[in-house]
Amino acid sequence: MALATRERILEAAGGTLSRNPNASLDRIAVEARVGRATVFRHFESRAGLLKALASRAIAETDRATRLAAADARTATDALRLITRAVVGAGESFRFLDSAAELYDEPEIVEAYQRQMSELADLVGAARREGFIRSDVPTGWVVASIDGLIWAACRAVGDGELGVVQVQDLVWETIASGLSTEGTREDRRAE
Amino acid sequence: MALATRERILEAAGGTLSRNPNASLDRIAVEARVGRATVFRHFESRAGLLKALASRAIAETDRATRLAAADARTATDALRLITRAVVGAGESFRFLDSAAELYDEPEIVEAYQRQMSELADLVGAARREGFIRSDVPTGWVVASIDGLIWAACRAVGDGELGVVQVQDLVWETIASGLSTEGTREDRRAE
DNA sequence: CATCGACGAGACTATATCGTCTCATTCAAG
DNA sequence: CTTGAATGAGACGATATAGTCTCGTCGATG
Repeated sequence: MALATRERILEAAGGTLSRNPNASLDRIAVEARVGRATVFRHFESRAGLLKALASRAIAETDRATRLAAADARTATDALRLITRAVVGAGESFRFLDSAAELYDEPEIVEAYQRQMSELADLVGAARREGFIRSDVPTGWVVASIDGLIWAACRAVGDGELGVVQVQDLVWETIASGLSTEGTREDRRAE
Repeated sequence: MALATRERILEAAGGTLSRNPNASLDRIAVEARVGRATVFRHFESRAGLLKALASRAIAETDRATRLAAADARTATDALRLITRAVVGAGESFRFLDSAAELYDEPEIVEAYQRQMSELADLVGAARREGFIRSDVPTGWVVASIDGLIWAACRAVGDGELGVVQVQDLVWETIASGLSTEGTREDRRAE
C-alpha cells in the first residue's frame, strides 16, 4: 500500500498546486484523502515533496522525449513528436509554473537547463534540415515553443480546448503560424 | 512626496513579486527603500496592494490598446500594434503570472475577462479581413498570442533577448510561424 | 489468534508574516 | 522658530502553516 499512497499524494499535490500554488500541506493531504502526518511519512518536508514532484515531471518528460526521438527519422519529426508528447503530459508539470521554491534545488535547476539545452540542440538540428527559418534566433524558437506548450496546457486545463486538438494546433502554429498564406508578404528576409 | 512613495512601492512590488510571487511585505518594503509601516499607510492590506498593482497593469494595457487601435486602419494592424505594445509593457504585469489571490477579486477577474474578450473580438475581425486561417479556432488564436507574449516577456526578463527584438519576433511567429515556406506541405487543410 | 507495519487523528511547538500601534525624526511651509 | 504631515523603527498580538510526536485502529501475514 505504501507505493499507492505515495503516488496518491504526488498526484493530489500536482493537481492541487497547479490550481493554487500556495496550497497548504493540509489541503493537499485532504485532496489525497490521506492524513497530514502520512505526507511527512513519505516526504521529508514540503520542499522534499515539491522536489519529488519536479523530479517526477522531469523524468516523465525525459521518457516521452526519448520515446519520441526513437520513433523519428529526422530532427524535425522528433521536434514534432516531442512537442506532442509534452503537451499530452502537460498536466503532470503545470504546477511548475509558479514553484519559485524549486530555484533553490540545484538538481532540479540543472535538469531543467539540460532539457532546455537538449531542446535547443534539436532546434539546431531541425534548422540544419532546413525546417527552421534562418532569420529567427534559436533562443526565440525554444522560448516560443515553450510558450505555446504553456498556452496549450492552460487552454486544456480551463476546459476551453481538447488535448488532441491542441496537440495539432501547437505544431501547426509553430510550423505555419496563424495567418493565411497571403501574409507571407510580411516577412522581412528576402 | 506621498505620490512618489506610493509609486515607488508599486514599482518595487511589481519587480519583487515577478521574481518571487511569495515575497513578503517586508521584502517589498526593503526593495522600495520604505518602512514596512508605510506600505500599510498607502494600502489597506497585502490584498489591497496586489489589487492596486493589478488595476494598474490592466489600466496600462487598456491605454496601450486604445492608442494602438487608434493608429490602426485594419483589425489586423490593430492586433499587430497591440501585441507589440503589450510585449513592450510586459514588465508591468509579469507578476500576474502567479497571483492566484487575485482570483478572489471580482473587479480584477472581470477586467481580465473583458480584455480577453476584446482580444477575441479583434481576432474575429482580423479573421473577417482574411488574416486568420479559417481552420484555427479563435480560442486557440487568443491562447497562443497570450503564450507567445508570455514567452517574450520571460525571454526579456531572463536577459536572453531584447525587447525590440521580441516585439518583432512575436508578430512574425503569429503571422508566419517558425518554419521555412517549404513546410507549407504540412498543412492539413486542402 | 498474535504481530507488525501503515495509517488517521490530533496535540504540540516553532516560525513567518500580517496587520496595528506608538513614538521619535525629518522636512517643508508658514 | 513653530507646526504638521509623512515617514522609519520597531514592539505587539493574531493567525496560518510547517514539522514532530503520541496513541489508537486497521488489515495483512504468519
